[in-house]
Amino acid sequence: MPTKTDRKELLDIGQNCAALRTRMAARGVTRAYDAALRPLGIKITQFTLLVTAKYEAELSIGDMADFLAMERSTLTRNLKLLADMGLIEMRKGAAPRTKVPVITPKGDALLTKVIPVWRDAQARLTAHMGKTRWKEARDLLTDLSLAPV
Amino acid sequence: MPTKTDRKELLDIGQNCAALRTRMAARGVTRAYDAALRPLGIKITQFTLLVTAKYEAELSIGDMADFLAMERSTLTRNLKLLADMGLIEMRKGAAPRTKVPVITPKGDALLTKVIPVWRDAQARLTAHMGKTRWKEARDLLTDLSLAPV
DNA sequence: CTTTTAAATATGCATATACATATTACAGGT
DNA sequence: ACCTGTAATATGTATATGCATATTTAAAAG
Repeated sequence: MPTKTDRKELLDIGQNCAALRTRMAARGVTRAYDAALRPLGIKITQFTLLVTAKYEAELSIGDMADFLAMERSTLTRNLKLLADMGLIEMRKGAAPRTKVPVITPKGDALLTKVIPVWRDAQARLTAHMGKTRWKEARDLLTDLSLAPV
Repeated sequence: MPTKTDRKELLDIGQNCAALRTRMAARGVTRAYDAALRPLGIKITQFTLLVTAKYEAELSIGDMADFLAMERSTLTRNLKLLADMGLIEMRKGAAPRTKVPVITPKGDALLTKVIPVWRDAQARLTAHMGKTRWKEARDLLTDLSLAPV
């Protein structure tokens, strides 16, 4: 049975652990966006990769992984799924040994359909948070993603 | 090739997508805590379950899943890993058909060792964020985890 | 007391994530 | 041109996550 000190400590962890809180947030937010995107057959994680491939064109897998604060190996596999779906194509990059994801016409067509749905989901989220608080949250999240190891 | 309007839109998504930003934060923060806990052979996700099992005693799997904003099936499996490690034990709950995770002496002993390491990691994180900003972030993260579906 | 029903948990399938290690592909030396 | 070392990507293994569906369990109906 936990002592009073124990309880205080354990409560502190439950309330303040940054990993728990950020993961809970990621779960909740991801569920909301995935639910909105489900009819289109794409997940929010895949959508963001597609957008990144189009916007940050010519980024190699490694650079894109850094850009997204993601492991290279994770990105390699996630991109493979998109390639299997025909939404992107892996091409040789300018730098030696690099590979660069390039959005395909099919990927582009899907993107066009998904963007308005994303916008709705994003609007619901910002409405839930309040515009000002969402902007605050966005900046704080950026700092959190840069947590020192 | 994206038009100027496209670029603006794509940039907006990359900068503001709540799912992307929360997931990036979760990845970064999780990496930091996992690195700190690695020598102890436990991950931050497992640690938080252990703490919850001890602090929020007598919660059934379902109630604990709600408490953590997590799918029941996810929690079932994550708890099974802890049970396999001998850190918790699944017992019959008071309510019909429920099961309740209970921390074992082994789990309790590990918890005692891990807590100071968690505290270090948490201190590094709050130092990185600044105390006030971390408190703001914590509250905003809570709201994010309640995103409407 | 048996059957039915509903609630709770478990399982099948799929994606996301990361670390450790293997493979591959070039640049630069010989 | 060939070898070699290194940088970039890929693969092995393991956990985390969620949806859809199956199984289990016990209450409630008969």
